[in-house]
Amino acid sequence: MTSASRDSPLFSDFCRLLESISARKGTDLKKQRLEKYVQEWRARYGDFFDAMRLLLPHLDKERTTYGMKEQVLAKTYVDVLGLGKDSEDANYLIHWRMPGKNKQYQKIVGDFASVAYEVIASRSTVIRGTMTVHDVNQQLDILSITSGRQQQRDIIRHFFVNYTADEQKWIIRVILKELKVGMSENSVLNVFHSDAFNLFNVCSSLHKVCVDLKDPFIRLSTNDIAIFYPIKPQLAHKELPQDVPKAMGGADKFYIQQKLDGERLQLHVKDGVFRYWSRKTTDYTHLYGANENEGTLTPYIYNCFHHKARSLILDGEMVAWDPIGEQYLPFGTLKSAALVIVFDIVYCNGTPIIEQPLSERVAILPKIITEKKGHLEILPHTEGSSVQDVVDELDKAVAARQEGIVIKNPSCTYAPGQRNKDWIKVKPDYVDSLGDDVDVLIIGGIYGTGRRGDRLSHFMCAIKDNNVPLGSEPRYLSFCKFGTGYSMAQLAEFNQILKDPEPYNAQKQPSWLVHPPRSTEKPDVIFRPENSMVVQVKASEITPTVQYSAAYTLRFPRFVKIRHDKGWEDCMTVAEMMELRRSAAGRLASRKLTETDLLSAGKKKKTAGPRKTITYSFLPNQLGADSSKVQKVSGLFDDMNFAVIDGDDMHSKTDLEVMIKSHGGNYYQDESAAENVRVIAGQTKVRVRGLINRGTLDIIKPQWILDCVKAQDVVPLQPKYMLFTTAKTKEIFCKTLDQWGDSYTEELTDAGFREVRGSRT
DNA sequence: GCTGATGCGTC
DNA sequence: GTCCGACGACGCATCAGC
DNA sequence: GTCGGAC
Repeated sequence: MTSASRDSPLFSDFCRLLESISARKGTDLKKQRLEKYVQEWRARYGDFFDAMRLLLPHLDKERTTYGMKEQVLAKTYVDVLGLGKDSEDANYLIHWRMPGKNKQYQKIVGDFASVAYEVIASRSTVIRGTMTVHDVNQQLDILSITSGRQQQRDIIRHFFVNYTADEQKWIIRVILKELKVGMSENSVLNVFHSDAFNLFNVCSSLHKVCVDLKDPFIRLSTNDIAIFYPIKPQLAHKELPQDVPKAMGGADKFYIQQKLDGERLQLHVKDGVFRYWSRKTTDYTHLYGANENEGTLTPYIYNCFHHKARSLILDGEMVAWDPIGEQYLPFGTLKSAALVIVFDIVYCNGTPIIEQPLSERVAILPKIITEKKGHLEILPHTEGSSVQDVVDELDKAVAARQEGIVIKNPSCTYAPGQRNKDWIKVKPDYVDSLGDDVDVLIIGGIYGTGRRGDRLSHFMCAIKDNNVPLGSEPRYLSFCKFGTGYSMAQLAEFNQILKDPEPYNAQKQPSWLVHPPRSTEKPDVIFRPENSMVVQVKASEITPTVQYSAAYTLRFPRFVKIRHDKGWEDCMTVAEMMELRRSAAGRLASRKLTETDLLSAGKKKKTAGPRKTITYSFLPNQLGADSSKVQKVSGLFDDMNFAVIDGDDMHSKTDLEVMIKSHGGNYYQDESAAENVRVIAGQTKVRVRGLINRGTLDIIKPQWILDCVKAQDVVPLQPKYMLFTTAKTKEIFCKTLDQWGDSYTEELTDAGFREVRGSRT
């Protein structure tokens, strides 16, 4: 380790390592290859930092950002290579996701580094790599502190002149902070040293890890937390409500808290010096303030800590607080009204206390913190022990329009960077029947990247605007995109069903589509409604936006299924969307959990394979159940008309339609398709809500059909059969109230939750 | 100084 | 079970070009 | 954040 340690290995050898790791299948083989490299490095060179920061570029906090992603890199390379603006290769670089941009390299699409390699290779004169790993890092250091396209261009030119095309491919991946060799932080750190991962979780510094663990035989305490080194926060595991007690591993009681809808925040305090870090350990001290005179938070809270607590590391959530309205503001509002809500402590008076049980840690909080409303608060918890307790708390959270709940094991230690089952998050949208999904029309597609390259992989969707001049065609307003939730088979189906893609031009939009011309969301292609389809999309919330013409969009959207049963003109309307948003203050969950919710959710988890559902046994062209083969068994419903919007847990829409037909009734997909249509629905979903809003039609539960069939008679309507009752029908019920006892009044009071705004209990 | 394009980090 | 990549919307920062 | 799929 004398003079040799100042040298640095050839970067070309490092690239060979990456190629080789990339080519190997399976983590073990990849690890073996890397291990060999690490050993050689340890034998000949200094600490591993120069290599580590290239292996895990996204974790390299020592270098600031490059301000270069595919778009900027493409333009810079076009410049450096002197390509004509409209040349084939320039287009290939700029439109690296678009298939068919270059005949020669047609097969490589959607991976920018590979696309760039092709273009560079045909022009590069560098045959052999002579630069070292250290040289590369030096250039990247310069690149990270440059500002302006000109300086960036100079560095890229340096790379072009001094490195082979292959080397540049890997440099580009490092700049993009995505190596894509199938090996990420966990494995890489583990190969380097068995304590590396643990150390990184409590210091968040690759440099410190490489220096402190330079010697492979040195061992560290797992408890090596130090003040002013950010730790990686503990995360919560996702569960369904009924699985919580089991997942807790038999703890006889647990803590239940509100899931705060803000940003994770870690606060370090020592001797009047404050530092703040985010979930991914980005330093936010400049925002919140390093001392009592600076920032948007520290001046308010610097004297909230007990004088005997000389050093502290606290874990909590930053939320926005409106001091005038005295309420929490929605997620995403300005950080200027900062309120930090603390829920854990990991370090106190020079000592890490992560080994102490949660119950003891949180007991410390009120002893050392004086709460200050709107600036610094402690998150309260309740105690629970059963599924029912979880359900009750989740119901409360839904009623209060909160995101969900977090359940914690009181005896657990604090596990930095871990997502284990000591902390569990439960959200209403995890429960199938609790969320209101929306049916939207696909109107555009965007080409994918990486594994999803060379095909459309995410899709822009719209809702229908009926509010157009009399006689004109409806318009479709852009509303959201989705790019997850589907299987690879379903993705193939999309690409097959969607026909005749047309290029999108923001300046020249078709008459049927409205999309803000200046929106930064631009589809690569668009589809006419008649060439498209309706899909069911799940989300957590409807939120305002300027990016889509519907003026609202979805938070956390994901594909659920293709609505084969719906025609393209049959998607959600603007009015329905607005009603849905209004009904639960934007949240897409507003119901209470029931026994059947829990049962069906549990059952679904066990039954693998295609769910033979009831709601899915539709025909491809879908106008309802196929009744041509249904045998008539009675004249019970002769001359009666029905529209079955939805079934219930026990009986699908199709089942009910078949039942109606077999007893002589007619059914329609549209309640206005015939006279005196009886509307049947088991759940209050989007379309039903729209009807309720109109208030002109009674909505009858499926049970009524069943009871009629059972009695072989058209039984009179009663309050218990009603999902919604019109004023007219209510009058009739009131007159016959004696007959039905109190049940009617009960139904009314149980009808739904009232809106609760900005409350936290 | 304004606007659009692009990147970065949060959820 | 865990990890990983490919995706969603947002607010805010920065830079180019007018 | 969400999700599917590989391991």
